[in-house]
Amino acid sequence: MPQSRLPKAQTSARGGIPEATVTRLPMYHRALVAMAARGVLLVSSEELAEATAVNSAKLRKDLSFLGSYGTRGVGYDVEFLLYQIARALGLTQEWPVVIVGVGNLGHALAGYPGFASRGFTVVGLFDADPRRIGEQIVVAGTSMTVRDVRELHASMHELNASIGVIATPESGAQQVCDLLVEHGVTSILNFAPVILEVPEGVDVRRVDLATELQILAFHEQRKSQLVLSETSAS
Amino acid sequence: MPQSRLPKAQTSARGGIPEATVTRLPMYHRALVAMAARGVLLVSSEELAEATAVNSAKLRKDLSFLGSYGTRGVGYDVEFLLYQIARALGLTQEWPVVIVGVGNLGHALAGYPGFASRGFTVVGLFDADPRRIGEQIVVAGTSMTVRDVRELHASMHELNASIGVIATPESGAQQVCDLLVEHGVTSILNFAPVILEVPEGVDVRRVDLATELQILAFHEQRKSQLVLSETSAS
DNA sequence: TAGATTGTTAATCGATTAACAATC
DNA sequence: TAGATTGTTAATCGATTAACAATC
Repeated sequence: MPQSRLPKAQTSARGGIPEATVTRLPMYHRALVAMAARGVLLVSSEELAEATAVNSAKLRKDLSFLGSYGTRGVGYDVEFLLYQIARALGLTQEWPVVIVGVGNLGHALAGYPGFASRGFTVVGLFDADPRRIGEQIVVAGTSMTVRDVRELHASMHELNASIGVIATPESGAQQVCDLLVEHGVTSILNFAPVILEVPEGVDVRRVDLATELQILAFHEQRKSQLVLSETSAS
Repeated sequence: MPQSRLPKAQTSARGGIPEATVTRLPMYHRALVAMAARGVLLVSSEELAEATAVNSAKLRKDLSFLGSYGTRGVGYDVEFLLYQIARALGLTQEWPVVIVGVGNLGHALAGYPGFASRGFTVVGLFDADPRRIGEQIVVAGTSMTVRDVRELHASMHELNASIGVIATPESGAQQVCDLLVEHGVTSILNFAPVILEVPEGVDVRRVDLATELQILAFHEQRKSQLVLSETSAS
C-alpha cells in the first residue's frame, strides 16, 4: 500500500467559492439584469441556464455556493438573486479604477458603458505619449483629462485605486505595473502581451487578443482536417 | 457495489490535445519568439516554465502532447520547438479575418501588430454607422476602407474568411453573427456582451472586459475582508 | 561515467453532471 | 395531493503536479 504524499490543505473548501464558479457569476449577473429589465420576476435554473449556455445542474451548484436563495417547486426571485450575486461579486461597492495607456484600446475601455453600471469608476487616465497627454476623454458622461504617466507617482495617493488597467504597448507594461503595485494597486487587468512580474498577493488577469484568435485558429484547423480525413475515408 | 453509469466516450484521448493545453500554447509560442529574438538557441523546461509562469511538469506534459521534441539532459531547440508549436496551433497557414464593428475597440484590433505576425490577415472591415463607413484604416501597413455592413452579404464569398471578429455594440451582435455564419464563418471572436446563438460546429470565444474586472473585484473584496477579519482577530 | 533534463507515471485535486430526495 | 423545481449527493471526468525512470 503506497502511502505517499500528504493531501493538500483544501484551499477551496474553507468557505470560499470555487474559481470556476466565480468566472461564471458575471454571466449570470448579466443575464439576470437583462431579465429584470424585461420585467421578469421569477426564473428557474433551467431558464437561466439556457440564457447563459450552461448546464442547469452546474448553475444550481454554482448558486448553492452563495447560499440557498431559490424556492423548490418555484424557482428564483430575479431581483433577489441579482442582488445576492452582485453582493458576492463585490458589485455593491465602488471600485476606483486607473487606466494606463490611452490608445485605441484604452479609449474603448474608458468609454465602455458596462463599467460604470457595475460600480467601476475611472478615476485616472495616464499615458506616456506627449500627443495624448492633455486630451479630454468623456468617461461616464463627464470629461477627463489624460495625464502624464510621470504624474502617476504623485497622484496615486489621492486616487486611492486598488484596481489598475494596463493598456500600454508591451515595452512599458512592466514598469507601469511596478509603479501601480508600489502605490497600493493589488488587482491588475493587463492587455499588454507580457507576463507581468508581481509580488505575492497581487492578482493579474491578462487578456490577449492574439491568444484568443490563436485558440480559434487551432480549432478551425482541426475542423478542416476532420473534413479532409472524412473525404479521403469515403 | 453500485454498478451505475457507463464511462464517457473518452473524447480527449483520441489523439487530441487537451483544451487546457491549447490555451497555454500561445503563451509558450510568444515566450519562444522572444527568446529566439534574443538569440537563445536552447531552452530547458524549467526556463520556459519560469518565463510563462507555469509549473515545469505541466509544461513538459503540454509539450509531450505535440510529440517528443526535446532532448533529455539537454533541453529544447528553441527554433524547432517554436515551429512545432506554431504548426500545432495552425500559425503556419494564413487566416483571413473579417472584423465587424470599427469603433475604438475595432480600431485597436485592426491595428494590432500581433495579428499579422501570426498569420492573421484582416481582409474586411465593416460597420453600420454611416459616419464610419468609408473611413480609411491602416492595417498591417496598408490602408483599408471601412465598408457598409450591408455589403457583407455580397462580399463574403470573395473574402473567403472562416474567422470573424464581432466588435459591435450588444444590439447588433446576433444579427452580424447570423450573417457571418451564413457565409461560412465557423469561428467567431465576440467582444459584444451577449451569448451568441450559433449552430453546431461553430466555435465562439467571448471576451468581456467587464467580466474580467468583476472577477478581479471579487478577489479584491475577498482580500480586504481577509484584512478585516485578521484585524478583528488580533 | 557523472550530471542534467526530458517524458511518463500515478496520485491528487477540482470541476462537471446525472440523478434524486427534499420540499414548495 | 400532484406537479414542479431546488439543493445535494455521488460518480466521473479532466487537469495538475511530484516524483522518477529513461536517456542524452
